[in-house]
This record gives sequence, structure tokens and C-alpha cells, in this order.
Amino acid sequence: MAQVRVRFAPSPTGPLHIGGVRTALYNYLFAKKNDGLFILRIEDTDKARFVEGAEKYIMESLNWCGIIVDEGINEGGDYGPYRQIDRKEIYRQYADILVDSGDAYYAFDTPEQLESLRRKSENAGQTFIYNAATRESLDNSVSIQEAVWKEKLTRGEPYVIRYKMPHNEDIHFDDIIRGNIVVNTSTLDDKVLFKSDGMPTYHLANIVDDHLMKISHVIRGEEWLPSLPLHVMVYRSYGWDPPHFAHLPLLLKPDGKGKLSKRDGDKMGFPVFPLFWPYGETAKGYREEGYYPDAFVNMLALLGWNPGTEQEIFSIKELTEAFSIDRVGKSGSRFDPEKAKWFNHQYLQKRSNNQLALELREFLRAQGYHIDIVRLEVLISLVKERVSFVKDIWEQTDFFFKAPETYDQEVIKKRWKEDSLSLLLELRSLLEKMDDFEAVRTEPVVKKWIMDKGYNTGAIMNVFRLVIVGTLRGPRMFDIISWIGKEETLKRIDKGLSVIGKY
RNA sequence: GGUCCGUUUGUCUAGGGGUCAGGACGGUAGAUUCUCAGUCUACAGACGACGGUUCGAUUCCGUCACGGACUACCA
Repeated sequence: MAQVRVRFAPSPTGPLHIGGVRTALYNYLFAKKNDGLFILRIEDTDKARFVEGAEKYIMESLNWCGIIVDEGINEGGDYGPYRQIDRKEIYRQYADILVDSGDAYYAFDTPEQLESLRRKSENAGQTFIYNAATRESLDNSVSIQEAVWKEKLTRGEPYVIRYKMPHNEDIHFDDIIRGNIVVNTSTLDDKVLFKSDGMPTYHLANIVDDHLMKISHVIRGEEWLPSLPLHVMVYRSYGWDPPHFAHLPLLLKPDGKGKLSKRDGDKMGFPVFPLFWPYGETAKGYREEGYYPDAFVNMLALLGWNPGTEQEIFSIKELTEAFSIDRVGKSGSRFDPEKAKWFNHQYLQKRSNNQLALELREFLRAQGYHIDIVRLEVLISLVKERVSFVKDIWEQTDFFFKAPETYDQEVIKKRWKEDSLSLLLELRSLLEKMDDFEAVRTEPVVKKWIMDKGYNTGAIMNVFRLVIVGTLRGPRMFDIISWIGKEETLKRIDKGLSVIGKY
């Protein structure tokens, strides 16, 4: 097989959607699996939709995911430039080739004229198509005299170049994922290849660049499937061998209908973008929400692809070995934010306590706490398996750092009995007498005291937890007080008694 | 409306002419415990519908229904 070269070709029109990231990922995995190269091309032919910062965002996103670009704007390569705006002259030349060969023509119809024709057809319950059936009656170099359109051209009248779609011809083509597809050209229109602003449309730029950049496989979203017959025809007109095509199914909303959009994320509280988008209307990102890039990538890879085994956890390296385009599904995948969290949980469990302590220290610094790394490791060992994100550790352990400010009224009502005060006082003096307080973690002193006195464990431990934590949650009490120390433990008992003791 | 694509539990999916239709997320229950969470165990839950082909269809074919994409001088 010839050298595998794939490209990811986003438009810099805003932040990169996770569907786009998945497309990039599948391209990358396919390339690496087949010892190929991954090319990043920026498709910025639409001046009107260009958004400042989007290009940088795309690159940062890929970088965060661990998707390494082999050829691109920053990386260089033998087939540049890799920004379409810088290839402007190339497209003009290739558009002319098609006009000269008679496969494309000049059209002078204004957008307003076309719009009105479309409306008229719509009112009549039909669809206006600019093709063999209508072009003779429209304003273009096929329908009017050569002398006339040449004069329009020299006068500088605005025009576009349209592809001359043949009449009533069945086009057969293959898609790696969907198999053979047949479309009749009569249902297709004479697509604009070259715009009046001097820039090509996607259809022209895409084909010319893929050919010039020697792209072997085009892996892109399903939204491009309807224009595949056009692309196949244009390749044929140029006499070029088309690349192989694979159209990926779309990512769908977690609920309801349609494809995943930014709105869904806002509504249901999960990010739809890999990174935070800081411009204009801001958007949340997976990175900032605390996801690990390898967990994010793993989750995305399994959304629409599966290895055929029951393995679910894959490093990106393992993915490049296991990936196969044949195992990409045909139908759209509904995005499940819960499963995304599960993946992060799995990856967090695999991290060492030391690594997590380092991450947590950063987080705590922002909260104004400066805690010794060894103490943080102990803390992490207590709550690690119950959290999915580093920020969850804080939510699970805030009471380790600060005494409760309020006490859960429900718990007081249910658990605070007449003897609670005296029991806690007894416990207090027991703890106060301990020389090696940290040992409370493993030494059954308290248990022994409860047994000897014949007390009820629940009756004591629950109110004890109430004064230390403020409510009924958290790890084992002995782990908590061992960590916060004797002084703090006694202080919290005293405070609790003085506040709740009145009841 | 038209063209094309798709349809296995609530979700991601495996499978494939005869299987107990498998796994994961989520859900429920029990166990564990001083609490929550977690963990472990168990349980519930699917081949869109209807016709064919066949000894036999979830798997092949057809029709319908539903879902999706596209239908721009946007990508």
C-alpha cells in the first residue's frame, strides 16, 4: 500500500467541537496504525465566518489530546502552505482548468436572483435546482453567447464558477464505512466551486488540496456524505484517482433529537469542547473541568468505535495499535456525560497517591491552604476510590481543613439524645489522655471503651461525627481525627458541645 | 418536500440463519460500615413494525415507521 497520509481540515470558525476532536482522533489513530502521517490543514476560505483565536484553539486542543501533527503550519512539510488562504492562487488555476475543459462554467446570477427563484419554487411545492434542467434558462456562459459573457468578464461583472453536473447519470462510489452508494446526477446541482470574492468553496479547495497533498484517505464527518458524488465527479474531471473515503457517524444529543450542540452542554452541565473557550460567548472545556486528556481521548475513541473485545481502557498508544476503521459503527452515537465521568474515574484510580497529591496541592493553593505533600498523600488514600476528579477530593474532604460552621439539623433531630452530651464528654477525656494520638487510627481504644461500658456504637459515633464533620458523611472517624490531630479534635468537640449541647 | 444514510436493553455497544443474544455505563436490591461514598454480589432491561425467503430469522430480501445528515457564492 502506498504511503498513508490523512488530514484533519477544520475551519477556524470557533472552538473545536468534541465531534471534530473525534474526527481528528480517528484520522490520527488510522495514520499511526498504518505507519502514515497526520496532516493539519486550516480551511479558512470563508472570510465572513473567520474567528480570531480559533486556529490557535484547534492546535492547543490537538496538543492537549496528545494528537501529534506531522505536517502543518507549525510543523512544516513538503506540501504546504497548510493554510488555505495562503493557497489562493492555486485554486484559481485549477478552477480555470475545469472551465477550459468544459466541466465548469461562469455564472452571473446574483444571490438575490437565485434566492427569489428558490422562493418561487418553494411556494409551488418544489425545489429549485441549478443544474442541467435549469441552467439553459439562467445567466451563465452555457446559456448565453460567448461574446456576451466574455464581455461581462472584461467589464468586471461579478461571477462564480459552477461545476457542470452531467444529466441523468448514475454515479457509483465506495465509502469504507457504508459500502457502495449510487446517486443519480439529476438530483444533484451545479455547485459553486469558485466564489465571486476570489476564493474557492470547500468543494474545490478540498479536492485540489487533498490531491496536491497526496492524501490517501479522507476520514470526515457524515455531513459530507451528500457531497461525495460531487467530489467523485470533480476528481474524474481532473483525471485524478480519488482517495479512499470514510464518513464517520455523528455525535448525537444525550436526550431528544439531533446532533450534539453547545446548547446541550449548557443545559445539562457538561462541556461540548475540549478546552475552555475564552472569546465572546465563553464555553466550558473538558480540560478545565478536571478531565485527564487520556481519559477524554479514551472516551471519545470508544464513542462510535470498539475493538471487538471487552477491553474499554486504552492509552492513546494502545489505541493506535488496536484501531481499525472497519470497526467504526454506522449509526450516530448519543453522547453520555455519565460514561465520560466513569472514564475519568478509571484514570484517576490508576494515578499514584503522590501524583494526585501534587495535583491536589495546586488546587488547595488556590483555596489558600498550604499542606505538606505527605499529609496530602494520606488524605488521598482515604478518599481516592470515591472520587472521579481532583476537585472532588476537596468536596469530599473540606472538613479535614476547617471545622464545621453549621451542624446538620436533620441529624441533630434524629441522633442527638439526652445522653449525647455526657457521652461525648467521656469520649473527650478518653482522647485527651492518649499520648500517641495518631495511633487512634489503628488502635481500638475507643472501640474497647465502648465495649467495656456496654455503650451503643452508633449512638456515640454518629454524634461524634456530627461535631467533627458537621453532618453524616466522610471516611472512618478514626481516620479523620488521626489526620486533623488531637488539638483540633478536642476543639471541635468543645465547639460542637457548646453549640448543639443547648438543644 | 427531495436525495442519501441509519435502526440490538434508558445510553455506548458485541454478535450473527439454530446462542441462556455477551460486556460496559446508568438503575434497583442485598452484603460491608459509625455516616456518605466506594467495593462486592444479585436482579431488571434489547434485536422498530409488518410481510416474504427458509425446516428455522434479530441476522438475508421487501415495504412501512422512526431517527439523522444534506438540500448556501458555510464548512
